[in-house]
Amino acid sequence: MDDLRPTLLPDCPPLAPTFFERDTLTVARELLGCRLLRFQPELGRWLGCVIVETEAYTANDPACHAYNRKTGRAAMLYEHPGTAYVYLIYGMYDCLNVVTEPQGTAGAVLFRALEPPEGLGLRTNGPGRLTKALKITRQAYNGLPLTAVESGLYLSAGMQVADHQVVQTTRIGITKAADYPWRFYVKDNPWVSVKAK
DNA sequence: TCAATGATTGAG
DNA sequence: TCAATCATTGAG
Repeated sequence: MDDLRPTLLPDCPPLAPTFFERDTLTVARELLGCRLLRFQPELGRWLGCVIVETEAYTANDPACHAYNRKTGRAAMLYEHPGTAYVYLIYGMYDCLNVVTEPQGTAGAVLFRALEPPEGLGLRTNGPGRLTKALKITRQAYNGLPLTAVESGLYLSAGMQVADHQVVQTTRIGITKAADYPWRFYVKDNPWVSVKAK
């Protein structure tokens, strides 16, 4: 009776790879208000969260894993736009990114906070928390397309966020290029991890 | 404030 | 080889 296969929600088609095949800062800004959809196998249904905080990382950015170099884990940043890049930070937390720019050019947007549906008790304010809450692991999701429903995790367009509701400020937790204003979040949204000072 | 915890990186 | 670093979090 129960069909556990991921099924497409009619009003939530995935964003196309071309959405991500653009300037990383533009993608980071436009992802605010978009939805991250996660299939929950144990419940047989989809869970949708609104993206409220992002950060941009590019090839010529000292804070980027692929800065001036293409080796190891950072190779994923050169993959097809729309690909998931999940890495382990501080030995205990996975962080979710989506690859941007054309294939061959490094770039990614880090998801720092999501607004979850009410009443589920999900903690999605913080890059380590949101992956834990949605059970997104490096082993399962690194390299999967976030543009395909079959991944069980994909991105979809949502509400447009007006410019006056967007705060652009400096990124969190880095020491290199800490002055770059490459972090975007939705103004006054309670799920944002850290407010600008 | 500060320790936990492990992959990645760069120096030797 | 091996020590320092790190896009964080939760406990005290």
